[in-house]
Amino acid sequence: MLTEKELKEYCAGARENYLAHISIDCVVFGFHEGLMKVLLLEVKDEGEWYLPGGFLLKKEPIEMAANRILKERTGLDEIFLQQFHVFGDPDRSKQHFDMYKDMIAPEENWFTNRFLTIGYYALVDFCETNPAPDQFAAKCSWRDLNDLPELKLDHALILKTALDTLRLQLNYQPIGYNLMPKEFTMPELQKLYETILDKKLDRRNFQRRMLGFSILTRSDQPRKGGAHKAPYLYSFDLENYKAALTEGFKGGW
Amino acid sequence: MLTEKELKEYCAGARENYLAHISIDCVVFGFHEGLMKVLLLEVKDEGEWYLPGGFLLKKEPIEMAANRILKERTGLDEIFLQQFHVFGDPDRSKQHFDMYKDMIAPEENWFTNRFLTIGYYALVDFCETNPAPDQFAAKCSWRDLNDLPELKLDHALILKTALDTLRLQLNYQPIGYNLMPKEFTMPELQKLYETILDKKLDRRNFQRRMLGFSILTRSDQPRKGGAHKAPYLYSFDLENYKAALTEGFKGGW
DNA sequence: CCAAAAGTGTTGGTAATACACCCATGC
DNA sequence: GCATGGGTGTATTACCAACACTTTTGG
Repeated sequence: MLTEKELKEYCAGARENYLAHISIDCVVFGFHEGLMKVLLLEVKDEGEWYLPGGFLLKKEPIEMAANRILKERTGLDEIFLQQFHVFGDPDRSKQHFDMYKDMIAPEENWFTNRFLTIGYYALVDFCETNPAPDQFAAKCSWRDLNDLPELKLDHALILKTALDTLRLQLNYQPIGYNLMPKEFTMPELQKLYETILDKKLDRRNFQRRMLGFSILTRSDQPRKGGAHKAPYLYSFDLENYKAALTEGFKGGW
Repeated sequence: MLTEKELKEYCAGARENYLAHISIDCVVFGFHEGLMKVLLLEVKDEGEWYLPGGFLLKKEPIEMAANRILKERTGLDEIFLQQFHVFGDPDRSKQHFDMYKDMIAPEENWFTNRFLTIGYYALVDFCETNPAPDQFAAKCSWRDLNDLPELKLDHALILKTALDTLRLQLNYQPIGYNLMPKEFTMPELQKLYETILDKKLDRRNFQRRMLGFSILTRSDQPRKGGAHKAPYLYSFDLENYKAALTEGFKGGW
């Protein structure tokens, strides 16, 4: 939590540098040990959580802002980002940053403005991230998707919408390149799909289908060391992967 | 084109009533005589065209603003609207309303601000619309999708993105309820799909597929009067239609 | 040698494609 | 009566889902 002086400086700086009424919120998905993770920030000691977000510099492209914000929270560059919706209910930010309301006059308080927030979802490699809190949070950390805390504002809605969009996207786009390490086994990739969809899939059919997309390259070396039979290692064929991203899978009509 | 006085009043009013930096642009699709139509506005005598759009009142929900704007342009209420993307390139509105630049100081000119525009697409019944221009246009009229004039700003990009989204949407959602009259024949509906997709479809397979969705009700009365065999009339089964809208067609995974 | 993980093969059903034939009507 | 538009049927194919067997490896 900021002191009164810090808050006033922040608000003055925000008004000078940021475009009014616009914010960006990011739903960052990661995948680790068979669980879907979401990156969240926690207000110190209050058990209040919210999505990584920020504002748009006056001359900054939107996507660049999202990248900047995520770079600050995760340390990562070149994240897979997808804009999915704008949330603009006039009341959505009513109780935002209520705790600061006695420190500053409402007309000076940046946060009492109405904000439309542009929702992005991001897919990142869990192991590569270095979560770092912003100035309003005590910590930034991964939370399990099926064990989420209560979220501030409409962030629960934003998260749910992101998840729905991601699940839909699965049907006509490859995903995984951004969530998996460079090399992985087919069962590991399957676990990712099962986790996102929250549903068990058939091993053999999954493999056939995946290979049918021709976006995977099988390595010569199987993964060794584990108990049981050594699985093959795969990596994404980036060229075909990107082609599939733009063209989509099932032609439909 | 506005006079200097009108412009100054407009800008003062806009600053007072509208949320800064946000605009809304709508791609309104209609369907008539076998052709896909888009509603456009033309600046008087200049051959410059642009999409119906407007601004967001300070306390207005986004969707309500889109509805309000479309009501003004088309006379229609309860239009099918779908938010599809936010366009926010910092340079996107650089040359917007250039012709007014000598009338008003830049800092007073509402239009020299940076705007992020929220793109909506709408599907409407062509025959029900009463196109009406806004205060910056001489006329508002339907144009053929395959014979479009040059558009101002990034409106060509917005239109293309809307069309791509619509085509994608076809794969997992029913459409047509908003584009067709109450009753229609199967070949008429097929023409709609063919027009949107810009592709010929097989008569029999189209029918089988459509009926398979169980969103159509066949009327007892065939359409009479035309030459040749009288085709059946269909209407949408609203209950199933809406269920299909939310649940989607092909389950995918 | 057995349990557990992983690789591969087969089959049946469903849905999409590509066809051909019949019916009604106006000219 | 024939051209045209429209309704319906069928065979072939491709894909998806369900299922079974074999192989490898550590304990």
